[in-house]
Amino acid sequence: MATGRTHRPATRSRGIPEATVARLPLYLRALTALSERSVPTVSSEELAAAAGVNSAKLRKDFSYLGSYGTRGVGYDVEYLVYQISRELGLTQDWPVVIVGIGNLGAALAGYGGFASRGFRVAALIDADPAMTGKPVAGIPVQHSDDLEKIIEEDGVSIGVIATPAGVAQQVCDRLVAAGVTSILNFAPTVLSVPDGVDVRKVDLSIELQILAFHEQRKAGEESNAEADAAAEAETATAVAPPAPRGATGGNRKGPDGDVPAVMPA
Amino acid sequence: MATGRTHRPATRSRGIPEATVARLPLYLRALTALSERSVPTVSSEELAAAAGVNSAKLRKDFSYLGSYGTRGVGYDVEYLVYQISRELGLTQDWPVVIVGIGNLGAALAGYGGFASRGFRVAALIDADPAMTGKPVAGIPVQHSDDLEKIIEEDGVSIGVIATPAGVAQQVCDRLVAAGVTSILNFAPTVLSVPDGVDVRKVDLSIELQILAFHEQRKAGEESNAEADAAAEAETATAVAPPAPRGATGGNRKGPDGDVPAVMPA
DNA sequence: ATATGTGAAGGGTTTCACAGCC
DNA sequence: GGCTGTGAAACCCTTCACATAT
Repeated sequence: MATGRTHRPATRSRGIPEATVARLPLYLRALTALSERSVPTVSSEELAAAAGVNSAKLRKDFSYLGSYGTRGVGYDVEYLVYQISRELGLTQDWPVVIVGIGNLGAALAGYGGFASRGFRVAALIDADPAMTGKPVAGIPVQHSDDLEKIIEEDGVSIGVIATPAGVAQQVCDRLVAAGVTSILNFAPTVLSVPDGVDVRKVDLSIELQILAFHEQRKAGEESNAEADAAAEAETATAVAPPAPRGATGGNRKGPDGDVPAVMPA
Repeated sequence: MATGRTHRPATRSRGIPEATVARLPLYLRALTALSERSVPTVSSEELAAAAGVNSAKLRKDFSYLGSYGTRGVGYDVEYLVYQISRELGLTQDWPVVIVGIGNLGAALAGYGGFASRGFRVAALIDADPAMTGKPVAGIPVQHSDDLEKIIEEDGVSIGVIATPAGVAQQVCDRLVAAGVTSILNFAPTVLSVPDGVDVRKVDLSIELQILAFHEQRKAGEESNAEADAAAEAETATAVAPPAPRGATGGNRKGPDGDVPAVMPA
């Protein structure tokens, strides 16, 4: 079936749990800030606060990398920066291509956080001939006809997809065929990739929807009848709840509230 | 300490696990696509494939919402769209402000996925007076002096921060003081918020770093000496590994490889 | 016959709490 | 005394497998 796989089996990662890997960049960012302020050492407590996690988790995480701290003292900032960078593979240079230079692609091209972490924007690629040659963030846009050539010549293994959803899968297929094995997908689509290719996705609308879920919950709990009534009123302008096909009208059990009063007969 | 909390205790969510909530938008997207193609029903198997998850997980997820399927048949597409929308709170309108109208803010302002999911861009806010009044994606940018007024007048409870990292915390503080209780943060910083405020973060550089980790692992496994040697060569130009303070040189135990050959004396 | 809904098993992650070391 | 490193417990999430319903 080859449906887009985002996380690998996790046993692979030389024993470092996936959850830990996902937090290493956070620690690295906090450590880099300390390093810039010439702070020599940190305790797990301080670093955890700076990274927004709790200290027990941080210590567990670091224990997977090795014993890099000193009991009674803490962690050496510079040393940890190096160790985490190495573990993440950031001590080498990663050329990256960005495909789809719309607003988002342009924002990504100009994002400072890349260069400072070993990522180098090797090329910007867009299908629009009018864009070809135009510099974006100082880098000239290349036409997508040349995608394969660019990937191969620069030895690119990481691709960023910032195209419309409709073309994301075909862009993905071409990237993979040309040798890309890691993809960061901003298009709101599920990408199918062969085994051995990693896909991570960022979906702006999904993040907002998760926030909305919790927001709704808050409004409901405040026993704040005013806010509640307002929310209900809005509902009237929205999607009408369709009845389930062949509903007999009896045995549909919602967890408690079931379908609200807005539901028509 | 009040460090930014991203996930709430999870027991709160009327019993719906956080992991399930995070997938509901995915299901919704797949269902919406089916709905547009006028597909009346789907099986858990089909829908799971379209959403990029496995069917057992999907059925478990749906079971938290209620019994919305029909055994032997599947799920009614329209009905599920409505139920999930309602659960996520998307049947009501959520005004959103975007603060920081650079490349990224502009991309977000023009992102189609918002409007179609019940999110309405109530205002674009930027601190640069030169931006004030300029329309971005058809919406005039307002000056940040008016932030509080805008939030209060429009009853905004969700804010998106797309500013530089340096000002993100103070923008966050002002948003929260003005009544915002959910924040989507694109700035690469940990935000501190009081209890009751949700923060979700999207960090582009973090996603790439996670990919780089796995990418590095792949290169190492292929017994591909060529790629390996190239990687090592690059390392020379990168961060020099500092020794730990007070290192006695004996008892630092890396999990296996320890510090590579590049490490100086 | 077919596909959902769900207890139970299995893995992974977080938290606790303290032994071990400086 | 202070802080790391880590077994053990608790928790959450995923997967299995089958009873249950149409």
